[in-house]
Amino acid sequence: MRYSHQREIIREIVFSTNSHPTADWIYGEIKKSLPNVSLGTVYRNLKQLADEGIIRNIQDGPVARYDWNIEPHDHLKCNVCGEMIDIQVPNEIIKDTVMEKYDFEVSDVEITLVGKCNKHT
Amino acid sequence: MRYSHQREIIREIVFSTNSHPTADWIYGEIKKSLPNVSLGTVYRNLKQLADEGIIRNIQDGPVARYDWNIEPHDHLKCNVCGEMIDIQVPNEIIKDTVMEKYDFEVSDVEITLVGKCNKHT
DNA sequence: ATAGTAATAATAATCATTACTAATTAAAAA
DNA sequence: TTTTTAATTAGTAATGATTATTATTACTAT
Repeated sequence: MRYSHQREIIREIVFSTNSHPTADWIYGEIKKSLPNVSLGTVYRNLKQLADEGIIRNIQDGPVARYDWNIEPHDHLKCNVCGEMIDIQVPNEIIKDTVMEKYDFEVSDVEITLVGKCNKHT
Repeated sequence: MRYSHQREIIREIVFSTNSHPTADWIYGEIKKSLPNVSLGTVYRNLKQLADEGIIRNIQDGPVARYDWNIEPHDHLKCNVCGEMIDIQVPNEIIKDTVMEKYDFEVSDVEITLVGKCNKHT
């Protein structure tokens, strides 16, 4: 992956916030310094950065968000303001524990384990 | 919610499979008996059935899937064939445990707790 | 300096989903 | 039973997020 100015700025933007930004938000930010960037460039570079393991892709319902924190961690998603809060889920996922520890009224826990099923050796 | 023939068939289709079907797949199925149904009708009714708690909505990346099983449970998602397999995550989420119990090579665990953060009383 | 190739801007295309509208229909009221 | 009503529908247009295309531009190794 050779150097590109656009990608470098995109990386810096992702690293500058804890807000788990979307491609669209990042597009708005980068246009402040590079008004001619294309939204496609933002998407392409976010994908490349995620593929390289430099940033992390997190799926928030139907939209993709990005996170500079590539350590394994989970999220609380507020269904009022939409904010995503980083958490470390302990060995026991206990709704009640999360509720008091993070002062968060859990209404739904979504757990998806992604990998390869036994049909593929 | 008054009776509708279309909604009843949509409900039956969801209840007839363990494949966590998408709106589009259900649309293909219902057209076999009602060739004139509209895709919008499928979406609207799936939403109503989910709102009523008759079926469950599960988000699979950017697409919505539906499940007749409304009991709290989780899923294994195969990133080769895309299949979603029902599981009961035990009190301890241990990748290793899931791996041997379900013979599934876990590469990523996605946990999202949805609810209301402390900014909203 | 230049050839080769990756990256870009601009734009069109795609895919899932929602919104709109006039016509139809289930169910309640007369 | 007929009339009234409001929910539901088919058809279609619109939206929002993302990916693909294409001609042009810009890194970088030689």
